[in-house]
Amino acid sequence: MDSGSDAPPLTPAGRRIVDAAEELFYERGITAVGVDLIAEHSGVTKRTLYNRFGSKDGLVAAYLAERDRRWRSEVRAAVDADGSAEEAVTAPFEALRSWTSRYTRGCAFLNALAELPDPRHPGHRVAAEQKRWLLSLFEELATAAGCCEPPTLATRLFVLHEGAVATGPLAPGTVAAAADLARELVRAAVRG
Amino acid sequence: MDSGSDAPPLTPAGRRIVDAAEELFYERGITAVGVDLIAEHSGVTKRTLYNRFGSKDGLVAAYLAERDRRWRSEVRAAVDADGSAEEAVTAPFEALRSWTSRYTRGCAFLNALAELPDPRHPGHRVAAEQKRWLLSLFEELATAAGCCEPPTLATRLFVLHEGAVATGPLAPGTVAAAADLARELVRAAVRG
DNA sequence: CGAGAGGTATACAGATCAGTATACCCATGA
DNA sequence: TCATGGGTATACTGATCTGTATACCTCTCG
Repeated sequence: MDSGSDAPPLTPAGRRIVDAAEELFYERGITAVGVDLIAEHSGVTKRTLYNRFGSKDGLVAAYLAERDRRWRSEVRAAVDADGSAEEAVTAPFEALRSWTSRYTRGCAFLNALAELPDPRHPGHRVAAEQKRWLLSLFEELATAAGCCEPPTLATRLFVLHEGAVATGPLAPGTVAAAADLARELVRAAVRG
Repeated sequence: MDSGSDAPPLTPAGRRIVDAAEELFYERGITAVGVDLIAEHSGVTKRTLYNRFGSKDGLVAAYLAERDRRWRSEVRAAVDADGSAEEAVTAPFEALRSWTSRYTRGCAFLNALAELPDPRHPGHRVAAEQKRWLLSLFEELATAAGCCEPPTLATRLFVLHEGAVATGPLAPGTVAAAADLARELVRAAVRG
């Protein structure tokens, strides 16, 4: 459930490996990047890579888990920032704005799900769990803000969020459009 | 621009190759599927595959172009079906419902963009063009229906559509939720 | 002091990758 | 009749893939 505290502490070499994996897997794709390339970019021996992560699949899962951990901490910071309970519901869209300005290759988790069809793949599990977490977060926030029909509103916000992150690289203004519409929906759900 | 009429007529073997490619690329991922596997599944020699499509990249582009052609014809049929101009704006969401019931691995074009980062890749071009076409279709339909602020509405519908197709495999009810919200938006934009 | 953990260096196995070479078969149509 | 296009069959190249084997180094901590 909690993505962050149960993470095993990384050795210095392990840290560099995950950093290189984040860069390369995200920019070029998971299947297209080999472990040799990651070892080279992190200044590490392939032997060390396998000692730390066991397999490429293990490294993929570690890459996604690390990214999820960082993303959740930004979302939590936005949600916990000063503001009304109503503003908190759309806080993930604020976090999304700075997030998408840094990453121009779309959502690492949707991209990973596109490449890892097998639900048993450890990376698939991490990515799917990230989506489930966001959906339930919207529902919690909608309930806390006293919105009517929290499950319906949460699903709508979830679809908007994922649509924004998926289309961000494809057309200008999609992230802002999703955030605007999300705020309108929450406002109406609080009033109504 | 038009995806369908300029398609070169396929030989019988070429037809079987594209069919096998559609199945395998979509279900398992583009990078993960080799040309040998596609040749085997289509009962064709690798030599024939290369005679027809030149390279794996060419086959990937042909696979996506073929899928785009079929998808657009379904969307056009839904848009041109009997109904008001207002209903036509959300017709793509009707087409999406039957489309997503057949395909449980999300959007083939978003998935392709996840795997093909290079904008010069012919497959990347086809996928990006599919998204641009949908966005401009929404804008045309919104204008024709007399909605206020067609560009804003079109971007919102586009985000909703892509969010639905991306999250369809992840949570139940996202496609219906997007369609419902889309109809509400169009109704408000026509009235207002 | 000595064991273990973290890491380097290099070489290798076995499979699979995209793409090519060579030679042949067969139907259609000029 | 014969050239051409579509296709088969098989073998191959050279690169790259994940993962392992062997041997050594160095620091820390008990």
